[in-house]
Amino acid sequence: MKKTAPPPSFPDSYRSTCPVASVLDIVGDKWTLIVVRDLFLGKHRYGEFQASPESIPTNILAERLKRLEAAGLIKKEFYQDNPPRAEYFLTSRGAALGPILRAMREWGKEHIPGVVFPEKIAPPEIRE
Amino acid sequence: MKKTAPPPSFPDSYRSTCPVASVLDIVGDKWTLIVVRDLFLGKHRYGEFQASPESIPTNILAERLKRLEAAGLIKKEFYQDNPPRAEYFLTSRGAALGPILRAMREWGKEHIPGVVFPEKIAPPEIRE
DNA sequence: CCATATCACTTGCAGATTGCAAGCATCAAG
DNA sequence: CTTGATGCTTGCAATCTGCAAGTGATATGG
Repeated sequence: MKKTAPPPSFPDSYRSTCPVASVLDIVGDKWTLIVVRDLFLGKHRYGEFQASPESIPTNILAERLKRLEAAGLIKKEFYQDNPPRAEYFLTSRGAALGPILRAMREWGKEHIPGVVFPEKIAPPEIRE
Repeated sequence: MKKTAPPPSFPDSYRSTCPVASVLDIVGDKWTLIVVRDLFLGKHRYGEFQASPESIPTNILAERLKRLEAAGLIKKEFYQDNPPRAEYFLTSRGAALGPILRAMREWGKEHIPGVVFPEKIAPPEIRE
């Protein structure tokens, strides 16, 4: 039986054994959680991520999708071969980031005037 | 006379009106939340932040402390004049980041093998 | 005194990362 | 045959990071 993600180990991949620091080593940058947010908003395709209001640069998007897949947080599924076209889905490991995003959403709502709540937050479709 | 936090406004300071994206515009990098974590762990002085196991570069630390203060998340308090020596404290706005750190800690605990939970998590000392 | 040390930074600079723009492969439509 | 869309990759300038060294200001040991 195939495991979802071979999790990296210390001390190679992480700065310290602190859980917070280690999470930041995986998703602690300007763009990664934006992509994860989009997945929670029901987006699955490259073009949908690109169309988000933050305008992620295309090379950054491609690289982050690879890293998220390598980290076992998302799964890439081809829905046609020629030309190759894929959709991206959260794994259960990736979907477990939900509480982090919710906490950020709450903080933003309470402490940044002018932010707008997205209406559509469906429970994410998960693929292992 | 300086107010605690004149919150910045759209569209200058933020990529979009999404609360998650806006939070990431403030704390979405490799180091900022490490400093905030240290404040939650009861650290208050420059040397204490530097001594953390992640070994933050000193110029980065100085810059992040300035940014956190500018964002109204921490308060700098001098406890002597010559030479000038200060301690840093979370504001209530900064302390409200607690749920985000807790969610990260939980995710790390569940999904990254080998991370170690810090024992000492006191309710933070808040200064406005 | 004077040398050495410490603390909280600042400065210089090489190297890594980011982001804009353009290119590329594949197929579809007109 | 030309134009367009999609999902990327590549080139490169500008920005950011991080290591090392420097800078006051004071304290300490000999």
